[in-house]
Amino acid sequence: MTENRIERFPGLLRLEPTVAELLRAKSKMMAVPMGTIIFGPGKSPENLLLLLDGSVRVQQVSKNGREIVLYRVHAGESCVLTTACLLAYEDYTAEGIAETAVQAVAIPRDVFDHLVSQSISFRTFIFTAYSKRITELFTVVEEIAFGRLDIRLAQKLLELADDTAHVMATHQQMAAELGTAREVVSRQLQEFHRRNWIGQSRGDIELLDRDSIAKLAADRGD
Amino acid sequence: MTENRIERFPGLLRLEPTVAELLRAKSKMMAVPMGTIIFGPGKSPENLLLLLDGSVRVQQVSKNGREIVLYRVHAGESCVLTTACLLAYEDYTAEGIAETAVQAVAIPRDVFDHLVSQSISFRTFIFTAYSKRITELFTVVEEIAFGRLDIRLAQKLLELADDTAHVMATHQQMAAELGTAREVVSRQLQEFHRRNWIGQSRGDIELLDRDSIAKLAADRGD
DNA sequence: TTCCGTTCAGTGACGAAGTCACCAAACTCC
DNA sequence: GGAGTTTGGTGACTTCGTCACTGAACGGAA
Repeated sequence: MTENRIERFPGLLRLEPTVAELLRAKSKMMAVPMGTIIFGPGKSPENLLLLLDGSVRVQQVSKNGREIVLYRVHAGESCVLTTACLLAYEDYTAEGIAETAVQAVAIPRDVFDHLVSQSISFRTFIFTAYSKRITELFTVVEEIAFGRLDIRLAQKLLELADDTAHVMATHQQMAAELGTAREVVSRQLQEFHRRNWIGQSRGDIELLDRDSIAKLAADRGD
Repeated sequence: MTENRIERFPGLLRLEPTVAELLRAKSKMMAVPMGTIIFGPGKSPENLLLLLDGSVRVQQVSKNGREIVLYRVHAGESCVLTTACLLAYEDYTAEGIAETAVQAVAIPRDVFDHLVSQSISFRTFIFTAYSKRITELFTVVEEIAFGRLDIRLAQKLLELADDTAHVMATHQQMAAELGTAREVVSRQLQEFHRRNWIGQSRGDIELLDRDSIAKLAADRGD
């Protein structure tokens, strides 16, 4: 069970043997049920998580209760915000929620620190993860500030569609994905529906015409 | 000149003596003229910068030429995005510009790596910087998505005002600060002007009634 | 000084997006 | 099957973003 865990992480493949051994010995498997709040305001985790399976949704919750999805952590990625509050700064209002059942490797604080100091490839892995998240956040900012909503909605639909071309989400949830209001999403989805791009039923959006949606999603908006 | 550089960084005060010595020996002072593009697409720096004086504006530039200010690096802070592209991920469209003349300590790539591996306090310093930036970006996202523009403008004016209560910026620049359009800023500033909160002249906004501006800025917007 | 080009700000009309209040349909749980 | 909750639909209205255009302010160059 523990043998091929690390191999799931391309960035960790070249771990120095002694370091890999330490990681194997000191980290433990975790099974997190769907819906679990992994971290949140006033709840900083003791472990850095490396996701083997499932996904974690990280979202910002504002004082007036509005939510916006910042990014997702998928299998093969690490949860850097966890690292962040793990090591340092506690004052945040974001939370991480297991969207599905999650399998993860949990690296305790002290082991994490030891790995960072001992292994150059582990350092590279961690810093790369940080870089990706930060640049990803930059594009999120840009999209929210300048992106057209119909285009962003089309992109999200493609991103969230499962292999049967269904997006299981309420309009409210889609609104949180895009940082907008439910009514706006409802109206836009109606428009897509009118064009026969999607089918709608309660909590379920079916993509009927991926090509058209993709064409809109690829629009520069200018 | 080199003696009290590190002391400017609270997070580095407890550096291990041998490590501090290394930092002193291997890092060099840099004087960057105002307006210099410190990093940008296709221009990744070889050094991690610790700012002694001045400020660096980090902004995202979109394909259609629009800009939005993401954050500023002030004296006593480090430029983590520099660290980011320094160590890893190159695919970004943000740039860092010296807003003023900048004095900085430049830590070369290899020295940075060595410091991270050798010093726990340096690690804490770096990871704390990352955490702060990331949580800061979270609030930027939230503000853009949900914040009212008049409130955000009031906040920015207070943030950018110098000691003589002047903000030396064009409406276009203020628009970039907030991720909105110039016309919107112009109209909002006119409204502030009409209330005698500010005085306006070309490229210069004078805060006449800080209290009223602060009262609006403190508004929750609900 | 005057002329000219550039930057900066003001304006009205309009479209896109967000807000508010409310209603109706669809599910859930007794 | 009825009551309560969740989800989605709708119209009126406000705020914000866009477009096209104007004129004023500034900075050289003649």
